[in-house]
Amino acid sequence: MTQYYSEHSKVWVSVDCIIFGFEGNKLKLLIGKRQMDPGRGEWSLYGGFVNSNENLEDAANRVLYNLTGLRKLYMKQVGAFGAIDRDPGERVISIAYCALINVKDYDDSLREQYGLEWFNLDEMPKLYSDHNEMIKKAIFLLRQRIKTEPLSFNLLPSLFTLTQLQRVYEAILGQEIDKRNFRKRIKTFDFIEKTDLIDKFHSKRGAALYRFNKKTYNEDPTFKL
Amino acid sequence: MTQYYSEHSKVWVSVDCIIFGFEGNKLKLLIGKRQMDPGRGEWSLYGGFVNSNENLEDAANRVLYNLTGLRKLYMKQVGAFGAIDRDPGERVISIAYCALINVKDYDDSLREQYGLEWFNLDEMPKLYSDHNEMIKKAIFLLRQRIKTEPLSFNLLPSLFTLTQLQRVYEAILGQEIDKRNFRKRIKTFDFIEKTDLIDKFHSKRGAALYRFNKKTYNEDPTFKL
DNA sequence: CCAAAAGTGTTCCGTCTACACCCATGG
DNA sequence: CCATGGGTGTAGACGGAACACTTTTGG
Repeated sequence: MTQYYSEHSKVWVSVDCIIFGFEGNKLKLLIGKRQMDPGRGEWSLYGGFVNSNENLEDAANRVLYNLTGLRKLYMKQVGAFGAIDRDPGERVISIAYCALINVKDYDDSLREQYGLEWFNLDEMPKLYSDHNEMIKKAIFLLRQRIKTEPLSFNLLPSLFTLTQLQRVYEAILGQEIDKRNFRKRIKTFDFIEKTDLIDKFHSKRGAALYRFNKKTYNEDPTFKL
Repeated sequence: MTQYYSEHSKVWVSVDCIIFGFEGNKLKLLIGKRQMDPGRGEWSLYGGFVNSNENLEDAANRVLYNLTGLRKLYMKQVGAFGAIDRDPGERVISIAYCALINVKDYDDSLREQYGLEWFNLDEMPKLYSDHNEMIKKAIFLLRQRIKTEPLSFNLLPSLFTLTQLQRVYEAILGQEIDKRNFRKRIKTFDFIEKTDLIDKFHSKRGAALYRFNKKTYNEDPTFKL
């Protein structure tokens, strides 16, 4: 039961986006150097203030769209971060959101325009404010969810090989997976469909391309890695 | 990379507390009727605004302390709720926190003073604003965490019987558990210690009382229900 | 012809599940 | 003496983990 508004002070609220990508068998994050004070020049997540006429998710989607040109990305709230002095300038509470994107869908000129870089997760520098904490929590949640939700497909092209899929799981979980056991498991899911197409780019022999059938998945949305 | 503060508008930020208790083999929530506008008279979680000089957790702890007189409760953030019109009066973003308390530790006169009631989880009325959503997410998270963290002890007295413990799990997971299998599992945890004490209150024969040894748990903090 | 990745089954072991009866006591 | 909850063990099913070789082809 909230008390009356007027007795209390308002604060700024922002969103910060933790953008995961997958390339070269590594999980990567998109970060950039802050181009404004406070914290100018420090590595940082990309964010923005929440406007008075937008929902939190809308604000996060706006920031993501500006940055990537992509809509309908997978996006999930990570949590609210509100230590008093987390922003050295003013009191700002930030809601962190995590997004998964397919690096290939992402226009690299936009990346350069915003001065962003892909960093391997295990080579992350010290970031501005509490952004490292946000990432830590995002990874924790991602590792949980990847086991019960078909998320990996968001990090891959719509057609992918089973080896690529396996590498995504390995990168997120941080451990190697047995190839035969993995494929055996995948075969039990109807919504991961083999196509007639062959990828001849990543191997000499060629590998079958698969696709994630969202409709089939929604008919029976059970998934257990 | 956040933009300059001044271009953007501030909003009110509140915390709302989802307080779980356990009694009569049921999981319960503490809610009350709003005593102020907007929403006067509607059932509601208890909350409060975040002051400019406190962290989010501090605000939640303050609200919890005022309400229960208890400190050092188990408390975890559930998430930020920020739909534009979630508060009918003004734009208020709320961070939901979930707490677990032992009903017996709770001074019932405080409950009456604040006009609060314990409601069974499965008999929850329609609550003010998005509070039902908050509860839904809190339960989802609780069900996840209860499997990997020793949380149930927060809902029980420091001395408890194995049957009580089992009932907590059953109430949270919403399914019956086999007594023998449950006890077999519990015996594998060193940090759940049998005492010499006997509870003669809940049964004629008497049941051994156990205690959760936090120190032992911290030495080897692995737990899997 | 060789390096590099794709593809494919079986066995073993440990864990989870199902299941029923005796015990102690207060009323 | 009986109703109530406390306490205990085993066998079978199932799922997860370990493990190695053949195929294809581009260079």
